[in-house]
Amino acid sequence: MGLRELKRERTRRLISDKAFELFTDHGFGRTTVEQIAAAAEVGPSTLYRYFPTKETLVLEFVENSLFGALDWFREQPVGLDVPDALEQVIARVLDQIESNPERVRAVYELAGQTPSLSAHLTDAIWRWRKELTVELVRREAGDGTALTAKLAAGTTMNIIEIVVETWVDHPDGPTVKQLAEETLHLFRDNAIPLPRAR
Amino acid sequence: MGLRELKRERTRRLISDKAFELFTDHGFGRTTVEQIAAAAEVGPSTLYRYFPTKETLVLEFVENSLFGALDWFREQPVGLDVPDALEQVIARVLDQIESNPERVRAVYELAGQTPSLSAHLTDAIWRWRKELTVELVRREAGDGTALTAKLAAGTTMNIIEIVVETWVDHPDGPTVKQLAEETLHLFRDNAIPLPRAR
DNA sequence: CCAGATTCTGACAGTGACTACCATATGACT
DNA sequence: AGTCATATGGTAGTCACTGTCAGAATCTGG
Repeated sequence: MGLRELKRERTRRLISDKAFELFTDHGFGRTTVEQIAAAAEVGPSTLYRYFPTKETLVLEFVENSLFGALDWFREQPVGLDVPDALEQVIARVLDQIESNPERVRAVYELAGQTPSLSAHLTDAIWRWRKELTVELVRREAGDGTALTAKLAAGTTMNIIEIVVETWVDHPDGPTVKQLAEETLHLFRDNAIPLPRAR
Repeated sequence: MGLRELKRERTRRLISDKAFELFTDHGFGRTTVEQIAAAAEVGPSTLYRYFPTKETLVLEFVENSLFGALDWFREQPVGLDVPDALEQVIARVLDQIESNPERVRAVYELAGQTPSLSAHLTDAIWRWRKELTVELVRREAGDGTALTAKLAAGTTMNIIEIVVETWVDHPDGPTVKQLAEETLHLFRDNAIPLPRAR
């Protein structure tokens, strides 16, 4: 790796860290991009070259956790058992989440106070779901409407979101893995009051 | 209803219609709030008094469709059959959607081209899911983590979103009601490759 | 080690969404 | 009519974000 890439990594990290510091200290809305740039000792234009929006500064980690697992799934051989693979995808996302609990809690904390952050977080999850759907359709060559693929992707998304949300809201509660187990078992045992067909 | 409320309704409607006109003609991003205000012959500050954000101009109808059904659910007697009630909630949302198909298609069309709209649409759906969860917890007095309520709400949200999305993407395909039936049956028959517990 | 190509940086000027504020106008009520 | 409450629209300002560009830093080939 050349000196260029090294500096790039370093600058990116520096900006991100300073931003998080300012956000947690003074709040997302009360921190301007200019202040972040100043704290990181770069120009605002440089900051925007690394992070397209202010929200990205906060959400990058979560986004990477999600899409990293999706990339893994894409690389898996076609024809493998889909339910198992989806469970693996969930496990990989949750592993990432658990690898940096403070960061994730901080993200959710900020998102709870800032509508625009919450919207962008949701948006990332939603985009992830859509891409997962595409990948499932590619594998199953589903029917025209691809309803089953959409439901499988949506359910996978739900499980992840619910586990993370519950875990964030209960700092002294069960671990991520325990919650995931419990949630999956609830599904398997039909213990959920789902809407019914007539 | 006094003259005041009448004018308010009329102004609101006028702004909303003009906005939609401009958005569909020139695109969401290429239309400024100032232009909308000018077209509706009001000042920008007046526009902002009716619609807190530019996105609201587009999403209000969808949002009303969702939260109207939620309000209905809240008014239902406690102790009713939850799965049936959730199916009713779905039916009511979809009824609203079907009551103005062009508007809904236009919203999704715009959202497909505009990331910020897509994010706000998702955000509305997400907020709806959260409030539905709260209502389910209130009714069931669920356990501490409320996993089942969260899953039921998430699944309900998924079904609605999937039906609407599929319906929007296939103008000549099945009706909303047919899609809803099909989706609910897929669930009941365990025909979806869901993630599995170990 | 040097010259030229490539990429990175930060400054400047601008757009547009959104906020706070206030004088004026308009419907509501007696 | 006169008074009160609310609606309006204008002004000034903040801030996220974009486009551009000259100069600085890094890389590459000789």
